[in-house]
Amino acid sequence: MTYPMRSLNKTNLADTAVDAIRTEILARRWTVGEKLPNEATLSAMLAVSRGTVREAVRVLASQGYIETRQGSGTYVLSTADTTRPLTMARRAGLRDQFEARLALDVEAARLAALRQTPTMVVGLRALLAERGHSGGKDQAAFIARDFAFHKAVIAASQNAVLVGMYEFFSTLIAETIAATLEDDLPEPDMAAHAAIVDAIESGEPDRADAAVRRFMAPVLTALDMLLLS
Amino acid sequence: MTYPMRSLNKTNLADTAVDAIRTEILARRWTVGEKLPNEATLSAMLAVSRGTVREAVRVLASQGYIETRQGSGTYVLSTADTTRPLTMARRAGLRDQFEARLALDVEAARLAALRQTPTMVVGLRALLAERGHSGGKDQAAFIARDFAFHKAVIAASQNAVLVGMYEFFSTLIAETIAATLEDDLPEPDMAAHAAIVDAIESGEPDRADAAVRRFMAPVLTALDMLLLS
DNA sequence: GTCATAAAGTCATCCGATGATTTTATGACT
DNA sequence: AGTCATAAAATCATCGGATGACTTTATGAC
Repeated sequence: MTYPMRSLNKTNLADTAVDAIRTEILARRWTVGEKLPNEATLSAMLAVSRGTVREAVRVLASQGYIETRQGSGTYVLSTADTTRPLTMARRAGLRDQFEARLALDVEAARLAALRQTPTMVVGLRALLAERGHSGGKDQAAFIARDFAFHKAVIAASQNAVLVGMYEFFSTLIAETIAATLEDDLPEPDMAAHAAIVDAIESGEPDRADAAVRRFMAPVLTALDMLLLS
Repeated sequence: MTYPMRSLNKTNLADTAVDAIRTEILARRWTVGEKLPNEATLSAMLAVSRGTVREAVRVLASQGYIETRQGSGTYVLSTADTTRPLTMARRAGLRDQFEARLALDVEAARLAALRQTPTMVVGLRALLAERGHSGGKDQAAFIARDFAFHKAVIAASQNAVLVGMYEFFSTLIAETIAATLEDDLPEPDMAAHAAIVDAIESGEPDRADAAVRRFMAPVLTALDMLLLS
């Protein structure tokens, strides 16, 4: 079984055009607000068809670099990158992804402890009870309940950015694991979960911080073992 | 003077196609690794030309959702929503953005301490010396040097995800500040900067953690004062 | 000088055709 | 039956041309 290389393989014309135009934009060849050459000219400059130019232009527009106005032209919107971090995250290794998620996890727990209320804690305990223990027939349902609990912990931070990022990384990590690892990583037990809620309830951010790190430590060491094999 | 709406105005067919396909992907219509219908079929399904389908497909490919393989087909790479966390982060408040960046900052410093080497520390100290103190004529240059130092600290974590995210949040926060606040937030002094490098050099993650939090604490309290006014 | 109109410029969309690459089917040969 | 080279089919990649929609600019009457 051979796996195809995915990184620096042969590239198609449209992607080459994207790189070429983006490089010029980042090099400030056109200032913000300035008009790019029209499609026909770009087509000639890059020696590709107009359709290919359009594909490249649309990609750059979707990434916030430029904006097309029908009947007028194509204009530079920004010379700063926005979407690269997340595509970067996608291509990164599992260890890096875990570390990033842990960063969000820890900070969310700290904030949750600071902003904790009795109702919030009751809600978390309810979700944890509903989650139950691992052993069961419907594995997918258990994973969903487990995820619901963790998401609630993050939501307790009352920080929309952390919530959004956490969801993204969770999905990403789940996919990476499914794609690379067959073995299951160790699932922290009920006590470890409860410890997080207890720490949040205590209102002490350092304690919440430590609880999350203790929670994740076995998973990370297991991951390292798997990655080294 | 009237300004055109830019958000939910009339949209072109290609963007509509992008949304339609992305929605299906996020709804798990096709699982990861599964093949999408071919261009002709998509063209018929969406009632747009094949060229338009290609533009949409290429946008989604550039965002990491799918991958096209010539001669084979188009396949789902990931169902993790990349656009939502970004737009969410953009719309979020400055406090949320700062908290998210702090999360990355702290974790990066911890990892940097764990993976610290003499050469790395020397490099950080050199950047810090080059950065110098604030008072000067060329404010922009100083900000650039300051940013270079902080980015180097993150890079010392040797985690590509943290680096990418940190850059994103930094520009985001800079834009938000420029758009909302005129007043400058307090700039941590040289001692606070040096404390971070010292902590990393010590190799103790907890110390690095604390140093970063001490570094950011005055900025956060000042921010709270500004936001409350 | 103003303003309606025409003309030119530009992106949006469609269609058809050909090439490149991968996958699958075929069939000969052992 | 199994293996392997070859042909055929499927699919994306790229090209060129044509038409429509929209914006900007030029024109000319008043």
